[in-house]
Amino acid sequence: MPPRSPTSRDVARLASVSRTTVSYVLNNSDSGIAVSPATRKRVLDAARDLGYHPNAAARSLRSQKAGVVGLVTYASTMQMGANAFMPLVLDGVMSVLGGAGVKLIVEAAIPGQPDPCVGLARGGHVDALIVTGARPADNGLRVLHADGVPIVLWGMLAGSDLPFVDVDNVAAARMAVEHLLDLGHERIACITNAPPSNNSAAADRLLGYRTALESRGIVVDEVLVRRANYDEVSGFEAMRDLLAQTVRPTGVFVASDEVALGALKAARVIGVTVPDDLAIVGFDDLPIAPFVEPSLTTIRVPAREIGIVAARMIIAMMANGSIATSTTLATELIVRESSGTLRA
Amino acid sequence: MPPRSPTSRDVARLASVSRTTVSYVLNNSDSGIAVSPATRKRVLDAARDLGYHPNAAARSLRSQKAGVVGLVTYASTMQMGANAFMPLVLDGVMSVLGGAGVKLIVEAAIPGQPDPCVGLARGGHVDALIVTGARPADNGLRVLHADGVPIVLWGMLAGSDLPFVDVDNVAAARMAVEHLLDLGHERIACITNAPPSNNSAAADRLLGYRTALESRGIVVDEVLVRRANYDEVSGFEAMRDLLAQTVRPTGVFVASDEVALGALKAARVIGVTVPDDLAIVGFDDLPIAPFVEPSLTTIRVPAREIGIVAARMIIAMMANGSIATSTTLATELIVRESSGTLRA
DNA sequence: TTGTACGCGTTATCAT
DNA sequence: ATGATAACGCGTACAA
Repeated sequence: MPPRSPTSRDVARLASVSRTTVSYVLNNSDSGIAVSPATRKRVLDAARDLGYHPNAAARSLRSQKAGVVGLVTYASTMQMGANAFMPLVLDGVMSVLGGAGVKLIVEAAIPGQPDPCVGLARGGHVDALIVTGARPADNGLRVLHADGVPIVLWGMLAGSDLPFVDVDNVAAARMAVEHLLDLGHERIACITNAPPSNNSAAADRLLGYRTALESRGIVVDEVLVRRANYDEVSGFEAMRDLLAQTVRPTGVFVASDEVALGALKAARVIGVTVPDDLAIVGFDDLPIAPFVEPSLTTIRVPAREIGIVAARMIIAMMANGSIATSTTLATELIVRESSGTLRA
Repeated sequence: MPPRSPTSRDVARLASVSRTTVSYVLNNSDSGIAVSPATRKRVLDAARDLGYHPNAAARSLRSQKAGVVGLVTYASTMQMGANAFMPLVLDGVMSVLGGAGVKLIVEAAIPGQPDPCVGLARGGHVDALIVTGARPADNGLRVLHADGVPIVLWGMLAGSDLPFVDVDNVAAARMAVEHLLDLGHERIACITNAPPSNNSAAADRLLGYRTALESRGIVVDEVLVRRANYDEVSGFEAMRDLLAQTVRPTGVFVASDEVALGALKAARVIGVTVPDDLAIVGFDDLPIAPFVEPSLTTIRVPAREIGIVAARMIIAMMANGSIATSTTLATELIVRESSGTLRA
């Protein structure tokens, strides 16, 4: 059995003061109450010598604050290991939270199981939540929000007034497709991700695709719109099906880089050369994008910054009790080889 | 202000019973004490109607258990977003912990800052720790272990008796290099990762490389041993330098797939064809490995299973109070295109 | 079968 | 400037 960690009582005993004084010295350092420097030093030394760490449970029980933020992923496709994007966000979140001395509990929602956010918040495990992949049907979030639990969404929740951080997916997708249009392509396909009933990001990217084409007076051929499932395999299959069409597209907008990698492979296997026979634009600008063959033209999404901003918003909400204003981060078209040059 | 979450007192009131009864019904369901079915139902209904969730802090304070495991990464190169491997492990950990109703706190050690493991464990934030990238110098772990805190390492800690889960990096690397030898290569280079003072995985992979060559009577040419830094860019640079040699290698063992992707790019840029001019074997078998061009021959490391096993070991240790026995997971050589065929 | 009372470690209030 | 005391919400030994 572990020798129980020292308590403030132990520190008090060693420093020959009361627990109250220990508490003052350790927390209220800048409060109105003064403590004699000698006493202060004795307490500090005692705490250090004992390796004292205040008990989280007791502190939390007393203060009614957990000092912990929850990061919850809903859609399985958004989960930690499922795609290469999420970890970058997590990294950003951790850097901000760590700096603020706030802990991070990570949890994944499992379909059919009780909403983890509710348990986390109601049980006092966390003071606030960063949520991604939530669907409108998850009204647990609404209730928590109504009750004043600070919540920040990564990605918008359709028809919700929860504060979020996101990119303008419609505009970004439009930018990607317009790049292809500007290169002279007219028959442009789209591989977007299958929305888990309604992932607004996937839907918005598709919308951006449609908007771009329509703004140039091109009618969208629905046979050119395909669904993938966030990974390479599904991208491979989508592209394979696309290239089985009698009239092949000359350009493809793929709504995520990992899927694009699978698509690239399919083209290669089929004998379609990228970018000469087929121009491809991805989405995300993952670290691998510059290194795949051919290097991937894509939309840069500031993944780590998304995490940073979300965490900052949450920290602010916890401090102020206010509701942060939603943030839309900028994307950027990164032109590399896969989109090729001006079409003859 | 949030309307405070309901307490067991509220449940008791609504069900017209005492708090004790509520506690019995909710926790001790299978205890010796019996509760009348009618009462039980009243309590359950009341809890459900109120959306009651036991307060984590109070429960933890009382039980002296946090119900939380900490996942701590030390080396920055091992951090969540830094490479594509860690998220897969995290995913495995989460799946096991979630099923056991145990929460997960994720934290990254920052050089120069106090060891997060100590604060996490001593402060009672967590009951146990899963640790990766720890260096022998971090003796906080030793002390915690000596005090009976359940700890599992992912990757071995040199000269430590902490239980770990890992793969046999020496054997795996040897297998990779022997594959190249079997294909008829003799001048084989190695790009391993720069150990953060002492990452045993990196060192072991290098050792496996040396062992393989020496077992065939080949003297290692130190000019063929290069260091990368876990990412594509460093892999690119390492390969570029390698190919600047007067006598180029015909095969390269790269100690991680992401680095291999960078190396692949460098070869392409320089005009060296893989696998015809240069055979490459990677390590990890990331999801992207089959999709890069050419598809990557590599060592499969069961990333998700590493997480699963580590979590299971931790759960067992928390339950038994025992010390789990270390686990070494199997690797496998996955032959794809990048290593080419038998050399003329 | 159910209720009463205590303590887990902290911090805040109130005396001294 | 410092110390005694109460309360946070829960679980359980004990009494009824």
